[in-house]
Amino acid sequence: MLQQTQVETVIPYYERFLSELPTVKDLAEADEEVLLKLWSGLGYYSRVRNMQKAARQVMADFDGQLPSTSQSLQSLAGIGPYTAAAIASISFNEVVPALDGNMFRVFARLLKIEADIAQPKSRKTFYDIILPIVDPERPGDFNQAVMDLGTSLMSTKTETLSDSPFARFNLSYQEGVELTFPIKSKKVKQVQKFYAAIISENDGSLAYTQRPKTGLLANFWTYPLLEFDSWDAIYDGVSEHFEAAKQLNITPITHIFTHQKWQVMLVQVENEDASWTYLSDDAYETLPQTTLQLKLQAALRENL
DNA sequence: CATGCGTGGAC
DNA sequence: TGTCCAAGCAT
Repeated sequence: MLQQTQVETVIPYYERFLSELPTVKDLAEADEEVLLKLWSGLGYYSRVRNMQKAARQVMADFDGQLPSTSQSLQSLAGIGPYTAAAIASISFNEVVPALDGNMFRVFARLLKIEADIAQPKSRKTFYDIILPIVDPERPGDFNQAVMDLGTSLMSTKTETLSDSPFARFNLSYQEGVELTFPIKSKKVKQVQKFYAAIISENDGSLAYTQRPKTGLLANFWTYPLLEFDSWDAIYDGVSEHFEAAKQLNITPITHIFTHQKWQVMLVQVENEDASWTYLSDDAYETLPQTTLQLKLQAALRENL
């Protein structure tokens, strides 16, 4: 849950998840719908699918016991170098650095490490430098302490104070270039996309389609979404394809993903389509939903 | 290796 | 408003 997600956001999800599925066996045997309900709104949904895969691996290949080395942990789905090192150091006292965004930042600043952390090969550079620094007696505490340092005194926008105990060890601070570390190259900018979300009602039920089983929001149900080239093209487009198309929102419903920015128009139509599935409100409520779909649903209620 | 994958917080 | 980033990983 903590992969690319802040601790404060995770806590309520974590508590609910563990109270519903307290053991590895429970997780391994759970229905996907139950899993996604517990994860709904947290994002990066492949994480929970991978976690169940990992639980099944643990039951089948490790006799129900989590493997205890960072190397063997990485054979589990969804557990990469960071998570494996975190588990191994905290739970099994393996002397290994848990290289997350915080640790990259803290050591890049302290030691003026100029490797670009956006490049995968930089992981080895940091690993080789930090490994001999990890406290061999308390590697788990060392890792958690560095992460705590990274979220407090050395967060992205925090500069070291002159009376900080770290000031005289912090090479980048000593030279006044602290906030230029870590070095991180730019990512590509996000793509704009325009959709009509089709509202088609039949006998109290609304139309939905299931998203493809791979890719963005895999397998989730949404109102049928039709893509257009621009915001202006949507209304003309749906008017050609549907009867009595009625635009429900004037301003776009905006939803931002990591690499995409969506503008969505709700369009009520009289048509039905064989490819759509009509679900009653009761049936819809049992399904896990994404934040995008919940946003569209809220906008629909406001505009009807 | 580069890219895709969600959502919310902070500024 | 836009921008960056968060206890990263799979492909």
